[in-house]
Amino acid sequence: MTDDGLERVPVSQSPQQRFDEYLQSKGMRNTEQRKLLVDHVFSRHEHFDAETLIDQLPRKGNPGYVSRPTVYRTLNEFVDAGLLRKFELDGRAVYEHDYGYPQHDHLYCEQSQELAEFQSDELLELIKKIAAENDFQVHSHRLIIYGISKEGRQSRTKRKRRKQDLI
Amino acid sequence: MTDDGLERVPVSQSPQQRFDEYLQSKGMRNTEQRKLLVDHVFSRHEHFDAETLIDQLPRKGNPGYVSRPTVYRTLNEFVDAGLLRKFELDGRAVYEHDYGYPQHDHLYCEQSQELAEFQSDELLELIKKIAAENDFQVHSHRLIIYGISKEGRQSRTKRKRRKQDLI
DNA sequence: ATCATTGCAAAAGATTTGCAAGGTC
DNA sequence: GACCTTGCAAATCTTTTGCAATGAT
Repeated sequence: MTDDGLERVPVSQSPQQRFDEYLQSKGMRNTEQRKLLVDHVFSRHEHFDAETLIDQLPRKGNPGYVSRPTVYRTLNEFVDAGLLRKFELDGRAVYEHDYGYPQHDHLYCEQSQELAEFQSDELLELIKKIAAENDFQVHSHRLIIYGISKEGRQSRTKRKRRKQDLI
Repeated sequence: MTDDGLERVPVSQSPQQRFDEYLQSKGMRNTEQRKLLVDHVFSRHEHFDAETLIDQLPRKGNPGYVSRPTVYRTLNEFVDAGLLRKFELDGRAVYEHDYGYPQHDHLYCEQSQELAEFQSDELLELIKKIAAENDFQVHSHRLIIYGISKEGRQSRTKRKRRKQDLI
């Protein structure tokens, strides 16, 4: 158990190594931009969206700058490579670590807009059962529980506003 | 039980009546466009997105035409009024009947892009339990199980392509 | 008559794409 | 050197918004 209460998955290679292997297998090249993005993305564990990531990277003209299209293209590769998982929240794509991190689901606080993670073996069992009952072959699932967290309930803080609040 | 295997919720008013009441309570007006959209949306039970709906409506210049902005605005009102539920799939908003229809979750076939519904009391119990464990006050939830349905497995049919396949 | 609503055009936000220039193997 | 990748600009898709004209109460 780690401080966030989720079990880590043991991994033998670093994300860099694993991405490198993926690129090889696809006949793709490992560039400065890709290395930089792997490093950046795996240096923090929070969920993020493309704009947040771009905000954290050096601005145009500075060393380490990566253009917006390259960020988007690379995020898609990360998902393909199994480094990141992607899901949708409030009309935009949100990414989180996949490689070296266990499958889990989310509690989304509508007050603070924070995503908390939880793991439930019972949920996995239930999904198996439901799938069996429906003759359905499961690839993955996504459960988000919407509501108010303890912190959200306490803080009278106005929630963060995003550029476009869709749902 | 009905043919789709889901329990109907008994309702005393028609969607029209209920929307009318909602509009009154908000000091809003009931227009031709709104009536037409309520009728159209409740004449079929399938999930739909805004573009699909617009495609089904009369084209510009024909009687019964409703402009794109009005469709979007009205769909948002339907959600507010509790007539429709809204969720996200493949980067766009998808709507389904809420009024007169029980809460349920979805099996999404990645082959045929069909959404099937299921209801599970066990899931509701489990969510309650998880929320309690995490000191979380639940408003709603959304579970989508991704995979291949029986039909998807059988049909070698190429899956429908949408303008933008995001996830 | 008042004030909400419509449709139009345009904007906005998120993401993708064509392409010439540059980088990697 | 072959060819993948980048950054730029522009396009695309979905959804929203400002505003003048129209419509509901």
